Amino acid sequence: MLQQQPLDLAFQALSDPGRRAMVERLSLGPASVSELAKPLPMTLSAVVQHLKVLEEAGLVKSRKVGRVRTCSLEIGAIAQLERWVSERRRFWEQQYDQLEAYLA
Amino acid sequence: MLQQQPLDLAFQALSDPGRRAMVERLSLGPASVSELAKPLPMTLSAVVQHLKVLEEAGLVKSRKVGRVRTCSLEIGAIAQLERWVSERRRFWEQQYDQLEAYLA
DNA sequence: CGCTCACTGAAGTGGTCACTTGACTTTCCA
DNA sequence: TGGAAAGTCAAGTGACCACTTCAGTGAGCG
Repeated sequence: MLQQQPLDLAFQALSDPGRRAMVERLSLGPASVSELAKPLPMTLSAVVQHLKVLEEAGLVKSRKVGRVRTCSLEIGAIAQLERWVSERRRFWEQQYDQLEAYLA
Repeated sequence: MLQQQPLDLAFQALSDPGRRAMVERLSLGPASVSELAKPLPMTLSAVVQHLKVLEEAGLVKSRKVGRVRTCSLEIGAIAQLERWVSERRRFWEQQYDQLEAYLA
């Protein structure tokens, strides 16, 4: 409830299959923009725009050295996402267990 | 990679703070449409539309009895989401560990 | 029977999104 | 030094989204 903007941005960012593919790639290790773009059916320009979305969501960070920008995962945001999701599941299962206990 | 549509829909659905609030409410137990709508600053109509999005994403199911529709979480989709997220984190930490091992 | 409650559905509207094109900058290296 | 590589920026466009209003429908109840 507090701090919900970050989650907005993260979920939003991951709702796009292209961006999710980029995150999947980056979860295996850092990569340049062109490397990220190679498997994707879109312009480099589009990839850069997606990258910007991921960075603004805090999911990815990047540093430019020479003419190459190297991108990598920002694990904190992923962990926060994981926390929200697993919390929902936990709450749900908890009340489900209570129901079972009541029926027994 | 396989089956990515469901993830699309789920992430997309959860990118809206209103819909996330509905899921948070439902993680505490089932609720009617009006109960879901009460805390939200929008029309009942809007809430119904959000509900539809959540249902199409497989995150929520609902059943109508009499004139009341009762909604509850569909825990499978949540679990699938959790799996994707924690897998990314796992992969990342794994390669991070390899880097550390290499440096040591 | 008539009134209210709990939705349901359609239509419209302003805003946001993904993507492209094309023109540009900076870096590398032959 | 000249040109290719790697990315950057801005503008434009068609599609999609969240939300509202308004006009229903189908229980439940007094």
